[in-house]
This record gives sequence, C-alpha cells and structure tokens, in this order.
Amino acid sequence: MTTTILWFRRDLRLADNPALLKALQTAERVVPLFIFAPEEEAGWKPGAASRWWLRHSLAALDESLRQAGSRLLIRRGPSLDALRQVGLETGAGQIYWNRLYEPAAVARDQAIKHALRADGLRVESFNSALLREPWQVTRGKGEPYKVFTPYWNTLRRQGLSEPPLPAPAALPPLPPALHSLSLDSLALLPTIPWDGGLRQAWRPGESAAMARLEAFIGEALTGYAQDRDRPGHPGTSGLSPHLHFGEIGPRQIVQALQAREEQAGGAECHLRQLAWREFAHHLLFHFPHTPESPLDRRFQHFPWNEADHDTLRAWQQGRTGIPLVDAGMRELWQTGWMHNRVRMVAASFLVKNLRVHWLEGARWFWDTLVDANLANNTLGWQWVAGCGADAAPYFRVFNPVLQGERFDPSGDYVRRWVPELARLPCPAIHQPWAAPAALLESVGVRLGVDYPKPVADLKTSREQALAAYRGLPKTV
DNA sequence: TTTTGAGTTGTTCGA
DNA sequence: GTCGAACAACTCAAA
Repeated sequence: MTTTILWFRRDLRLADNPALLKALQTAERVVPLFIFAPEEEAGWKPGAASRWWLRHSLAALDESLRQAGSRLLIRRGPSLDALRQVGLETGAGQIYWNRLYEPAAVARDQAIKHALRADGLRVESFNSALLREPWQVTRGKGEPYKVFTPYWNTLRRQGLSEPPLPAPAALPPLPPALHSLSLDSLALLPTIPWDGGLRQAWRPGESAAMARLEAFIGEALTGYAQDRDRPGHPGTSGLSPHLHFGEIGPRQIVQALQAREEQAGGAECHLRQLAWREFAHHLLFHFPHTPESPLDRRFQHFPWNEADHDTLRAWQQGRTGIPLVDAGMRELWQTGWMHNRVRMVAASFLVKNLRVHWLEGARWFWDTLVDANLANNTLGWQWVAGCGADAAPYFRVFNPVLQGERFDPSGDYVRRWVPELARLPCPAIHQPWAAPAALLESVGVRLGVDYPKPVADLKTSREQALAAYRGLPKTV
C-alpha cells in the first residue's frame, strides 16, 4: 500500500488544495498531519490571537476530514523529527505540502526537503496560497518589483483566472492505532478568558470562510469601492484571517468575483486588494530582512523616539485621547481585527505623531490580530512609516480628526468602541478636546477623567515629524 | 545607457 | 465652502 503524508501548515482546507489532491491521486492512503512547532518561526511565533484562531481552525479541519472519512493527526515539532516519526509509523513513501513564503519557513522547508530526500522519500511542494508565486511576477531580468502598479500590470497580463481545484469527496481512513495529540494539549487557548469578543466576531474554518465569501459577494460587493473605506459599515470582505490560515485560497475568491460581471466595479476593486496581498508576499520573499529592517536603508538611523512605556501602553489600550485611534485600537483588542482605514490612521499616529518605531506597532498588531500575517503586516507598517516599498511620502501624515469626519461622518464607529463619548454629537465626537465646555458637561464627559486628553498635540507633533523626516539623508 | 513618465490610501494653505 | 498648489525630490520601470 502506498502512503503519502499530507503536511498541513497554513492551508487548512480541503477544497483547492493542490498537495492534498495530488496525494489522493497518487497514493492509496493519505495521512493528514499537522505539526505544532512555533519555535521554528523565529522571531515571529504566532501571537495570542493567531493561536486562538489556529485552535478553532484545526478543530474545523479535523471535523471536515472526519466527515470525509479520515481525521487530523497532530504532533509536536521539531517538524523534521515529527515527519520522520510519522513516516516510520505509517510506512509513507511520499510527503507533500503547500508552500509558505516567510523567510524562516522557506529555510526550514528547504532543509527538511533535502533531509527527507536523503532519507529516500519523495517530497513535493505546491502552491495553494497565492495567485502567482513570488518569483513568477518579475521584471525583465527576473528582478523583483518594488512599485505596486507595474507589479499589478504584469500580474494582470499574466492572467488571474487559473481555476480552483475541487474538494475531494472522500478520503481513505486512517488506522485507529495512529496516535494524535489532543488539540487541548497544544494550549492554544488563553488561560484567562479574554476571547469573548473573538468568539462573537469570528467563526474559523473552511465552511465559515466560504459562507463569508458568499455573504460578501451577495451583500457588499456592489458598494465595495466606497464602503470598504467606511469603518462603521460592514463593507469589507472580512476574509483576511481565513486567507491567512488558508481556509480559503485566492483562486477561489477570484473565481467567485469573476462570476459577477454585473458587479465588475466592486470585483475589480477587491481583486486589487488581493493583488496587494500578492505584492506583500512578493516583497517578503525577495527582501527577507524587511520584517525587522527598513527596505529603504536611509531609515536605519532615523531618530525614532525612545518608546516610552506609558505612551505605548496608551496607544495599545486605546487611551490616546484621539477618538478614531482609540476606537480602532479597542476594536482590535476586542475582536482581533481592525478596519483597514483605521489601521492606517492608528499606525500613522504611532509612527508619525508619536514617532515610535514602526516595529513596536508591528509587534503589537502581530500579537493581537487574528489575521496577523508577516507579509501584510510588514508591508503595511513600512508603508505607513515611509521606509517600505511604494511608501507614503514623508509629508503624508494622517489627521485622525479629518479622517474621522470623512470616513466615520456619523461618528457611529467611534460611538461603538468608545462608549464614554457616545453621547457627543457628530463633529465634536472626533475632537472632544475642542468641544465647548458646556457641551462636554451636558453629555457628562470630563476630559482627563472620563476620557483622556490627547497624548500629543496633532499640529505640533505633525510639524516635528515633518522636520525629522526632512532630515533623512538623501542617500545611504 | 539614457530618457521619460509615473508613483494606494493626505493635509494645509491661500485664493 | 471649494479648489489647486505645495509639500521634495527620488526611485522605479520600461522604452
């Protein structure tokens, strides 16, 4: 009997899973295996919110495997040892997996591939996570892109329409004697119950991901181009954590989008967002130092402020006194997610107004986001800080008051996450420090008591940021 | 090699 | 209130 190990990593789905399909086509028995090995992810071990998601996603995967006649085997790392061990236990001759693109994962997988091949095993990897792999979209001589638009043009020219693969109808059973660790033994869930908001906001797993895609296409795609920028609205797809864990793949999304010709505008706009995800992976693969170091080397000696503990805590906990920033940071803390528009505003405030190193922000997002993804997080923070690919020009400092008035004109987003300001009327809710004393009193808000005074003056901190950025060296 | 056009997401100021 | 210009040159990408 030929046996193939299917090593699940961040491709936690049965549909459009090329490694799984190939395993089923070429072996009589397939062993679905997940190995818990966070220490192999170097400085970017999954954060608390990611671990919560992973726990439930693995449970969902095990459930769908069982419905198809199999089950998920769970082991602990080191990954190579676990693969060898399961190989011995099952007599597997092949090991297949879908590729990852983080520098630590690339290095590990390459070493594992060599070692297993030296053992005499057949090892193959596949692409489940991206429309095009990082090395497939390049400039003339194979150099990587650093600007989104030409990258996007090339991606388009190459075509996006490779169809997703079908889900297997049935899987061969596993021998009952094969031992699996329990999910609980991985201790992925928090010991203190802070995950209520996550449970309310999300349902991890492949079927929930498909349901969300269908809901998005049915309800939000038409207005996507505008509504996706409105944090109070349900205008985004909400697919980011599902994509991160591979509960859904981009090919499946593209196919669903392309089936909606009558909503071509929204579909095109969302396709572009998917392309940003592709671009982020492209950059991380070709510039593997960027999770920790600026892509633009002029920033190596940029005068970041020493991150003073109290200010950083205020930002993390949504106590900066800037309503839109605080709303976003509290949404993040409670739901494990923050609206994209507000991510930019909150990040810009930390990096430009407070001039705290972008890595401090990146690390906090890493720990608290359910969609924490090294490629996207790195691109996002470096973009805001001005030191990344296609970075925001240095003079682009988001004004959280204007952004609030423009994108949360009713103030409902702030009201939802900063309830102590809920009774303030509309323009005032975005800058309570400028509201008349009588108004504040009438709605029972004492600044500095019920809600903080701003930790930074927007005007002067902006000017100081511009001065610091102006002082950047012209070249390295 | 040289040249040319273009570059996610903004704010402020003055007319 | 609305509009255009300034912000600052530089790098990227392609011809």
